[in-house]
Amino acid sequence: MKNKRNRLQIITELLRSTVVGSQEELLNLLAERKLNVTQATLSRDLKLLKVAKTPLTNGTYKYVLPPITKTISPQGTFNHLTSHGAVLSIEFSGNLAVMKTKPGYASAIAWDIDNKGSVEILGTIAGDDTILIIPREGVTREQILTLMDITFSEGK
Amino acid sequence: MKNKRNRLQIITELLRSTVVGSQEELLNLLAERKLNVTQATLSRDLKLLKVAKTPLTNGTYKYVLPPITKTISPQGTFNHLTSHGAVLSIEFSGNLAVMKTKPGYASAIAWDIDNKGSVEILGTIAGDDTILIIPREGVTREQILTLMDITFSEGK
DNA sequence: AAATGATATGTAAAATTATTCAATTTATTT
DNA sequence: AAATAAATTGAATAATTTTACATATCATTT
Repeated sequence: MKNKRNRLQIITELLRSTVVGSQEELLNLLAERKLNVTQATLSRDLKLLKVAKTPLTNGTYKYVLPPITKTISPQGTFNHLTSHGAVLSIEFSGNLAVMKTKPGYASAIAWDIDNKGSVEILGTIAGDDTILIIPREGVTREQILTLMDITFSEGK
Repeated sequence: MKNKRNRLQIITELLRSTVVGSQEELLNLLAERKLNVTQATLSRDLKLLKVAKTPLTNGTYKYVLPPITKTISPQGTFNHLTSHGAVLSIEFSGNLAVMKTKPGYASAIAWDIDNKGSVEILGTIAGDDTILIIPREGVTREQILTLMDITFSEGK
């Protein structure tokens, strides 16, 4: 039907916020939201979204969205750093963004981010290869990504 | 048998160098190397190694090792550090965990945490005696504690 | 609008993967 | 060393996931 786009969106949100261990579980979660599809469709959806099924330490499994990697922008604001592949990935949790970099690069890149002087970003905290980015309230993930000039691939 | 350790090593090497799309494929690759096991054992091995099955863009699947490969350490050095009392406490605020360590230990322990390659943890940022742990959305506090192999007396 | 081609989806079956149970080996304790 | 516990594995089965096929829906062209 025409709900596919919407359904895929809901699925990614669900997988981001919930531990889902099987397609049947996901099916039930969707059913609660009035989205009725068969498990076969979910198999196709997950394949499309490149969702991986991975074992957890507690002995169960979890479907995980692909990491938002693939940074590189031809000439972005952090141009020379990102174009050298120093930024490895950026992911979100709640209103926070966590950027992974090559070892040693974090504080340099964090400096760049800070010095963009974007109102959207309250501040950053850098370790060795990880930067915690604290966005202002109400700033969306997309805004952050745009700001970072990051073209990402999160499924399709 | 006693080949398990060795077999796990071979499996990680195979998965690193080859695109393996099913356990049966892996079974054949191992057989070529005189390692004869059943699919059931491989299922267990892959679970142990936290190998995820993920869809590729070409429509097929691939078994992928967890990020930052440490793979062969069943318990790892992390346990070692905590068992020596370097970790003093862990507390939560919102979806964040703050771990206190003995002075100077933070970055070492953060490194261990990162290199567990757990999908549950987005990243860590370490100071001198404090580590900020950013869990993936939807990950519970209990999961984090379990992951850390820590049994703290809850509150009280 | 009719025709054509591409998408989307359910059903059923095939394929794959996970687990139960029993047996065996290996390690630990007495 | 004997006894006991823990770990490893295979066979068979259960559970889960993928896919072939048929239909239906949607989009585009004529």
